[in-house]
Amino acid sequence: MPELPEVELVVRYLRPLLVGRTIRRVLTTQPSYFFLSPPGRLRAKLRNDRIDDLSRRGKYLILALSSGRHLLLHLGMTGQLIVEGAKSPRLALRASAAHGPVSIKRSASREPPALATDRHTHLSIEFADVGPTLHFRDTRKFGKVRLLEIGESDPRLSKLGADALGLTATVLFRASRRRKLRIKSLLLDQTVTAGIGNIYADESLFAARIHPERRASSLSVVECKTLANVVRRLLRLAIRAGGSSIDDYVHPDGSDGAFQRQFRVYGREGAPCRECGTPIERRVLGQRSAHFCPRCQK
DNA sequence: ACCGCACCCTGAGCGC
DNA sequence: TGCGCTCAGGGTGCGG
Repeated sequence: MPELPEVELVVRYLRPLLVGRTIRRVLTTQPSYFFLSPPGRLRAKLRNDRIDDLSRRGKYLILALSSGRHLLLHLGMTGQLIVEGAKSPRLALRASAAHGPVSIKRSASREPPALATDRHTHLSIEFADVGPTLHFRDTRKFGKVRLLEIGESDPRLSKLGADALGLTATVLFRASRRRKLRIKSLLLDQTVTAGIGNIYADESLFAARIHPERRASSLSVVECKTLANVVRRLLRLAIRAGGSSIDDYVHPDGSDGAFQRQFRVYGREGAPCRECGTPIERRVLGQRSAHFCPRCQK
C-alpha cells in the first residue's frame, strides 16, 4: 500500500509522538510470517525500552531503542500505524466516529473498524506515560516486524539501494547496463533504489515519456537523467501533497492525501491521456499492473 | 547471475 | 444472495 512518500509522512507524524517514550507493554497476535521475530520475544524484550528515534529507509520504518536494539517495521500492502488516544480529538481514535488518525479504511460500502484493536491488529505498543498507544494493523499480513539485537543487521535493509528521493542518473544508468529486464521492473527493484512502488513507477515513466516495457539496457544516459529527475520530483511533490489516498492511506492528521488527483496514468485504464487523448492502457508486467499511454511513451 | 513467475493473505467489487 | 473470478500502493524464493 504505502510507497516512499506515504511512509515518509507516517514517520514525520509519528516521530514527535513516539520519541522519548518508554514502552510499558506490548500486545501481539499469534505467530505468522508477519512476525520475523517471535511475538513472545517482542513482548518480552521491548518492555521498559525507550524509543530514541524513528527513521525511514526506503519503505522500512526503523525505531531506534535506547537499549541499542532496533525495531524494524514494514507496512507491506495494507499495513497501517494507528495512534490511539492522542490528545487532539482530530487525532484520537474515536470509537463512534470510527476514524483512525494515521490510516483509516475508507471503503464507501463499509464502516471502518471502530477500534484499532480489531482482528487485523497484530501489534500494539503501550507506553508508560499517558500518551497514545501505537497499533500496527495489517489486513493482508504482508507487513513485517523484526527486532534487531545490538549489532545485528537485516539482509533486507543492507541490500537496499540508495533512497529514491536521491536517485541519480548514474545509479540508474549503471544498474541498467546489460540488463534485459523491463525498465519498470528495475525501478521497482529495491536493491537498485529504495522506495519506489507501483504507482510512482508508472507515474514517473509517464512523466519521462518512457514505455514501461522498454528493456533497461536500452535507456540512454539522457533518458536515465530524465527518469531520475522525475522520480525525485514526483516523490517530493507527493510528500508535499500529503501522499496518495487510494484505499487505506490518509494523511496523519486524518485528512486525505491529494496526490492521487494528479495521477496521469495510474488507475486510469481506458481514460484519455491528459496529454494526447489516447486511451491509457493497462498491461500486466511482472505480476503488477503497468499503466501507460501507448502514444506518449515510447 | 539474471529474470519471470508462484506465492504469501484478506477483502472489495464485478458479472452471472 | 451467493459463487467464482479479478484486482489490490508489498516482498521473497524458486526454477529455468
